[in-house]
Amino acid sequence: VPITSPDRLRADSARVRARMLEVARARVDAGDLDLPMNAIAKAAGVGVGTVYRHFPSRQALIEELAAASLGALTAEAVRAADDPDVAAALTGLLRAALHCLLTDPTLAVVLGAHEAACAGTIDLSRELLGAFLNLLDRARAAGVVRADLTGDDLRALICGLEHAVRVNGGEEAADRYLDMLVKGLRP
Amino acid sequence: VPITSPDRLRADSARVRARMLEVARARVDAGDLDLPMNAIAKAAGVGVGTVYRHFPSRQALIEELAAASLGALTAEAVRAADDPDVAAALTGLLRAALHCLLTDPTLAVVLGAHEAACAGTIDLSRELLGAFLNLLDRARAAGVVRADLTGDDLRALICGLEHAVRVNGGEEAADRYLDMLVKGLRP
DNA sequence: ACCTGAACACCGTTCAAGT
DNA sequence: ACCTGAACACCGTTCAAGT
Repeated sequence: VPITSPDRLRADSARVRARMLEVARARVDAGDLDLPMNAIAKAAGVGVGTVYRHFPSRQALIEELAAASLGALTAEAVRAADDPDVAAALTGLLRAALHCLLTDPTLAVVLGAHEAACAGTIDLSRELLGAFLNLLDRARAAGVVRADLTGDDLRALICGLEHAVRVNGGEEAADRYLDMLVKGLRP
Repeated sequence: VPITSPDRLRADSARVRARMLEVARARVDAGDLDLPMNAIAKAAGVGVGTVYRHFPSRQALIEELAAASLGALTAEAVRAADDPDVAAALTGLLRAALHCLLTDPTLAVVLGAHEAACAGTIDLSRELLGAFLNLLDRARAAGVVRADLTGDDLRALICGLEHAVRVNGGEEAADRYLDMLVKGLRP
């Protein structure tokens, strides 16, 4: 069963695909990350098989929903990697990442997952990690962070921080926790 | 439908209850935190209704499974609250908490949940929080931690740390992350 | 008082049949 | 090429009927 690349789709297929993503996004924004395939199908007015054709797994659907946030964060990371003020750039990037994660729960799923389902997600994740590594190298050289800190550490720690904020309840803790993380990263 | 207190049970009822907890624990230890009520019933050789009679919700079942870990951690916290060396006690307690969380996933669910289902969990949680607060007060007074740190912060942060270790993959990151957290807590 | 298990609603997933 | 939706397996939850 050949799945056409998302770029070249028949007009009606593209419309149906967009509608599925719309209803899925609406559910997520309403606070429901469950995304039952049957419910998506019914809400989008299509058969279940169509949902599966476009998104072979729920993980794939979630990654598609997270693509926008992931792209925005990646762009931010690339900017930060070129910022002359290393310390400020790192802090700012971590703050931006935390904000993205709290705003879009699907991004938390993608960043917290051990492997990706979509090719696009893999590409973006690689680019994001690359930008983080560039910044991290400079930060280590400048003595801003401990030497044993890896890119995967940053990914895990920021996911952990998001989880902490969520466990605490409100988002008012975010800035304080972020401050603690930044201090904890120091050599 | 009056649910008998767990202490006073008919012998056969107690046996059946123990068997359900056994099979549930086996699943968790095998890495499966799903715990479908029907599957538990079948594995324990009882009807589904019996599972529901003893554990009105999956959250209740999980809390019952976590009770041992939660009790052990609470005892540790009470000990730590009396330790004359405040800084060492706090670090040690955080290390112990992280270890418990990583060892028993059900504890992570309970500590990360916003409210409890069982009365016993509420009591134990209250006691745990109390011990944490005692230690925290002394730590603040000694200038060991920042003044704006609350007991709920500690709970959230340790849950976040566990999540970070899990996202990272292995447990080899636990000690390093713990070190970062402790440093981040300083004033 | 306690247990059983059929019953109903729902969700995941597949696949033959349609256009 | 794409879509449909019936079909099957499974899980959550309840409740009338049993002991």
